[in-house]
Amino acid sequence: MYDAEAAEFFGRELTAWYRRGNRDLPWRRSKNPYYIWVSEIMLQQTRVDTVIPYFNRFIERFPTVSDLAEAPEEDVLKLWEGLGYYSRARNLQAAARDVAEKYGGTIPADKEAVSGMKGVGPYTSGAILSIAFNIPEPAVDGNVMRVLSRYFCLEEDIAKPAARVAIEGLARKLIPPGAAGDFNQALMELGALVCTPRSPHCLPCPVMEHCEARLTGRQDELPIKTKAKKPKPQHRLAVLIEDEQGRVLARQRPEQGLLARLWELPHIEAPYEAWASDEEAPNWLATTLGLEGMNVRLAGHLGDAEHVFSHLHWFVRIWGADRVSFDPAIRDDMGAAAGGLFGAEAVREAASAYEGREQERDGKAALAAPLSAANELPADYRWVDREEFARLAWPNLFRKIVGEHFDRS
DNA sequence: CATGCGTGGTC
DNA sequence: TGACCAAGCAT
Repeated sequence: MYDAEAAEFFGRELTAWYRRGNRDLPWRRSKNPYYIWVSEIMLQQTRVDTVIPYFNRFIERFPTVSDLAEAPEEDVLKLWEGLGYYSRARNLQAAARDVAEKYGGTIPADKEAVSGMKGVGPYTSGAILSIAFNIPEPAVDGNVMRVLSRYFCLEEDIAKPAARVAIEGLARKLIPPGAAGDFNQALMELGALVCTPRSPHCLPCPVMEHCEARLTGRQDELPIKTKAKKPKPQHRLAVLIEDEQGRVLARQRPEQGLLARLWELPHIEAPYEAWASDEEAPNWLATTLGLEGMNVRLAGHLGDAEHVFSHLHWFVRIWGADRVSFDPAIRDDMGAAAGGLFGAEAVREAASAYEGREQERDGKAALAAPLSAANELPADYRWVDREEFARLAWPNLFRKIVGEHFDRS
């Protein structure tokens, strides 16, 4: 597999190929470590064409590490809206605050320091060190694993973490002296434009003459990669309710987990049978929200939406409501439970506190609490008008649903 | 090591 | 048209 002559040829020819011509990308116009860093975070699991406009807006709004460090979190999330993997944005800002504090806003040309930044793993660390500072560190992403699997006919399953570690060792040996940045980018450029996942373009490839896969006709069989699992179906019932001023009731998601800190319509998971039945759905929805202290009067099925995440497939049915109130006792329980608890755990905690008191009080009295729009809202809930809707960060699913609602009204 | 974590493009 | 894919990281 590994051949010293083929390895030397690879580094030399690939770097030369890259230097002869490469894509003009916004983050390639300087070696500003901050630009390289931001671009590499955005490029994690995300296509170049998607990232370009996000990168330009982000740098315009936050030109330096300090600007990012000092910004309100909601501004950062708004600029990240639609890009996905939102913890990247929050980690990026947390790291910017660290860099501002510890290093005066300058990213150090130091492996330990860069590797220690939030959201920076082995790939991104190598990318920043090599591209911004030309430090000879490998930067092994999916492109690099694919290219090297083919060039050296590696048969390791690149879906497994161990494969990345092994290929990193190989990639480190391939870096031509003094050319780490260009070589690492050349590898990724080749993977993106020539040595593509399906039907690689071998004829124009600058290193085809020593490519082991090409020489043995196996370029279409490599790399070996086990298939990902299908997203798990989940049925959800959401509530769309507006107040007298046409504002929509929204809530902010918790700090951790899926779509952390983004805004959404109140919604809950339901078994398919309840979800699908126009008789059962309102009961399920009202009861479940009631356990969270939100009492609603449902008024009809408004429409459906579907959204696929990496690991979940949401089927969302939107129900209109005309009355809403919040149970103050529950709200207080939520606040108490939130001391040290988050998300679903806090809800369970509040729900059990609620159930305990419900028994003391005889049954379902609390669920039949008076409906009124004049109640105080829990901390994470808000009535949102058109302007605030535009200012807050929403996952695509709810941005579409609420956006279409405002377009109609 | 496996799983959770978004979205849009492509065939 | 559903499955696969894209410059991964945290836990």
